[in-house]
Amino acid sequence: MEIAKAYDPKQAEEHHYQRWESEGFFTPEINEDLDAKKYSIVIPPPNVTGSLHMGHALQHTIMDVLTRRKRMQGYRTLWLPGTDHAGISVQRKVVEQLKKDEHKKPTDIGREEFVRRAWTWKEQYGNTITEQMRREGASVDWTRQRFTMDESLSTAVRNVFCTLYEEGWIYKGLRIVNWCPKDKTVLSDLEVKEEARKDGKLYYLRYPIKSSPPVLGGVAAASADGVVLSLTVATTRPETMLGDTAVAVNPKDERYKDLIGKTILLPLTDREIPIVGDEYVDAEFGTGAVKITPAHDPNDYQVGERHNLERLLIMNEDATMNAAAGPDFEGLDRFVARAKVVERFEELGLLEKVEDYEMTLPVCERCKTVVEPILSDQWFVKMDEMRDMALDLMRSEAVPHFSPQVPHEKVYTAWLENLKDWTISRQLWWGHQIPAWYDADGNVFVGRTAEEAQAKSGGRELTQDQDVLDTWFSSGLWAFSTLGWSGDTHVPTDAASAFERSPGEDEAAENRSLEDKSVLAPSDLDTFLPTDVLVTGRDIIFLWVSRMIMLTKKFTDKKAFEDVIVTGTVLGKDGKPMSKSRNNGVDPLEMFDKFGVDATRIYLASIATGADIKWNDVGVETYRNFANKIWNATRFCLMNADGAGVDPTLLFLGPAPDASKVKEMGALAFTGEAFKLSLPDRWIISRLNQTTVDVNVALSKYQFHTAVGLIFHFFWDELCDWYLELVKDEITSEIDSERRQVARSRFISLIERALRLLHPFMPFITEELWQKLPGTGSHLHHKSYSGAPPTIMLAEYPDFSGSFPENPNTDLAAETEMGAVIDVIKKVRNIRTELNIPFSIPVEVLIETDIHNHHIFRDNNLQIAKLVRAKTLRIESNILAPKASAKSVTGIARISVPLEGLIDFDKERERLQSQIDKLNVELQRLNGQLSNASFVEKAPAEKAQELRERQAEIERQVKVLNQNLEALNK
RNA sequence: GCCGACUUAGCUCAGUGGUAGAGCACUCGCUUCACACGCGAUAGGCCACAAGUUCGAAUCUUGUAGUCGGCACCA
Repeated sequence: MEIAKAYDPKQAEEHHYQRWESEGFFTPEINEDLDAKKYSIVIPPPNVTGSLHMGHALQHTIMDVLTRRKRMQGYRTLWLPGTDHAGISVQRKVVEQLKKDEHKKPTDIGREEFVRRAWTWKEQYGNTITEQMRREGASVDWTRQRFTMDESLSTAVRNVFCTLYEEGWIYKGLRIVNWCPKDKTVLSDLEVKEEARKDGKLYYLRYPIKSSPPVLGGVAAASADGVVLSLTVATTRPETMLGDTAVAVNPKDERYKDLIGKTILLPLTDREIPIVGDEYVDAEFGTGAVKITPAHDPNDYQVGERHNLERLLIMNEDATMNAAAGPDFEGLDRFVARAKVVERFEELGLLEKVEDYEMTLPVCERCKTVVEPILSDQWFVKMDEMRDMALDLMRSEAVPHFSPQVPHEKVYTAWLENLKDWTISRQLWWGHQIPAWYDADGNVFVGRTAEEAQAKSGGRELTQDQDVLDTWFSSGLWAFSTLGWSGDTHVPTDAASAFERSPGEDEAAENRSLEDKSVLAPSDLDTFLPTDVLVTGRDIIFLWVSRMIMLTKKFTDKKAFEDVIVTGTVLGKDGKPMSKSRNNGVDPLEMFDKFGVDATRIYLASIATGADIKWNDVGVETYRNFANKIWNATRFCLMNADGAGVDPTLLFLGPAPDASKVKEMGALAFTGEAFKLSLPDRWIISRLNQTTVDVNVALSKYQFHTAVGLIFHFFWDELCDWYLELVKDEITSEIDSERRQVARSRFISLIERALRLLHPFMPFITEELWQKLPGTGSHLHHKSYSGAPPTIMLAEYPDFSGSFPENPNTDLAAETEMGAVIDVIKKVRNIRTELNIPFSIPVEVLIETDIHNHHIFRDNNLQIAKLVRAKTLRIESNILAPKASAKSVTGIARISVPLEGLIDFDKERERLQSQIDKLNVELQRLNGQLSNASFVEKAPAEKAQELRERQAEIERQVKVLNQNLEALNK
């Protein structure tokens, strides 16, 4: 078979995904084993407004690697996809569209029409990300795709809300909340970010005290007889003084304690406010006197509660001043009002001073507008009991287990310990409308439906709460609401029974399709919850992960997931987080086009778990090259495939399995002498098996980058650079022999198994090549998928945890001997390069080694001769080499390359000397260590012995090299 | 302010107590019949700095400096 000289990713990416999906390979139903263990992951639902970014690509790669491996291991595997309705984001898109297309505001078309248009928007644009996920090769079960506003998920939301309300875990109340004047909605604490401002100002305002003559100056200006005339307060938000209802001082503050109980004449208003004493005030800070605005500051609110102060709200929802701020200020923007307040204080001589003040301002996470703390009537979730549930889970079962554990476990726990109530209402139209209704008097009736609420009210005329729930409220249910829990339709079923089929249904099972999903659907919750692992970024551990843990536990009494893998951040090339404003983003789709999906995926997987990484095109290029390497190794197979095919028995180090087993495995049944393993065969199989073991260990510990490194090294260095070169002559031999067929088949089998090992990382190229390899087919599938059409996706993932325990995995003798062969080849190549002996000139090579080692080199003499381009190769115990020879030494051999007429003696001396120098450096260190009494005394005996052996070895080599050098000087 | 992470070859990064590794770049050589997206051979590190623990430290402890996060903030 002829295939292209270079790998073209596009070609492979075009058709396989479509087939995988339409054949149903992604669904758990593909698994024929009723007793198969399950493996499940729910995707962090991307926003419907989103398009694929590098963070998604990273997380999806990790999830796909996990899922594909488990599927190949025979697990009943579900990776569930879906999207989030993204309240504010979608709302904003629709508002913009409305404004642009029709110059209308939402209120012009009304709520119902607005929501209808939001759905239209979602239908039109919401598939962007799901299509991009197909491009990524994500093996998600599209038949179970969910959206947070699906009917059953919405039912779940209402049920959860009502239950929590009934149990007193949800309440409505007046609190100081974070208000975004641009989005005109309340935000939870987590949606508010701090922004450092260096240009802040601290204003010192002088408040006159009643019954005092006009104020003259000083922090607490006093008249001649010592009576205090005014009190100065400091503030960063002067406009809020219009809402002041008190001034507070610390009761222990000697300066002011006599003022407590007196009255302030609040400037710019006609109000009189009291001076109160409160421990909250820090006498050391500012002036020691604090203006109290209970409706616009959380701390002031507390003070207000304690002193029963009036709460005067002075702003509208867009942060303009309202009527309560007085006629001079009504309608002004808060910042305009600020300037005007300051100006008026100055006119009145009441502005004591203005200081520069560095501070941090709370801003809206999405629109960066300065958030206004404001008194508002909102819905909250009381978090104390939920927090305790999550903390118990962590303390008693150490769940979830974070990877990396440090620092996330600690940060997560600390955050829980300081958790405050969660503001869940949002003043939007797009989302889950709060299932609460009000009568004309404002009494609230919470119900799952309007009818239920009305019944509770005794049939009164009701209107539903206009607000919707925080997007994260529905996402918090994602782990179980997506698996069929809606709170009123779920009937627990026996997990096992779900997979039972009545007799006679076996045939139907043959062409199992998505249709009998109904058989499974009711029990998805029992089957797949808890999910096994959650893969996500740091930014939503609190926002999403923690809430899902709590809500899942609360409503299903199950864990949401056992493990959490926290991925790092993919930074731009400048080392800063990718963002539109910095314009340092790297589009995954561009990378797919440029280097291929597989190369991008495996590069992302090669990043250490949890570590941030600066994006680096060269890294992807490396794996693009790797793909090409694999392509060409396979191409070599296919160019020499006559009479050959995959034969698993050719990879057995030990005795072959019995005949019946051999047939079952699809072996080609080679026999006799040709079947015998050569040293390179034993070595490469041993390396493959060890790599397999190590890859599985690494993946089970979520060390994806380690697994990538292992496979990369095996494939490129060991399989291609060494083994392929060693067996090339045999494989390309002109003579058609069984020996040649076995060599070809063994190489094909090695490639085939390595492709399976690699498949979870590089699904497209591995499938493309696997399909081309002779002898691949469903018989290589894991036994759970024997009826499925052939695909590497369902081939058994290489492992040694069970199949043939009598078959040894590794051959350490072969690894040692092969190491000796490799050493010799490298030394001779080094001589060639250093002495400028071109490869085109064949040389004579003499290998001097103990008699019991002769076979190592003799058995491989042809390969060695080829790889160093030797015209003759002598292997003896004692060789007297000509003086004009270049020499080297390895662990078990002395090498001479006679170079009469070609050798440059100076260069050879230099070469020998540099080898001696290098060894001497190590020798000195070893000597130092071994002559250190305390080392010999305290270090483990094995260690000391190891060093002694190494010392002897180096001494021997140095001696030989010195002899060589002397011989040269004679 | 509190907590944390990071600092290893020119670059991007692996490496959690026992001779410092990879990829790319660099140098030298190769139209070796799978691959120049390749092959072969070199060179290149006081593992940020200091002190400590240890027979032994890139690795553990403490401190310092720099970089970057998270959380909380006094008007």
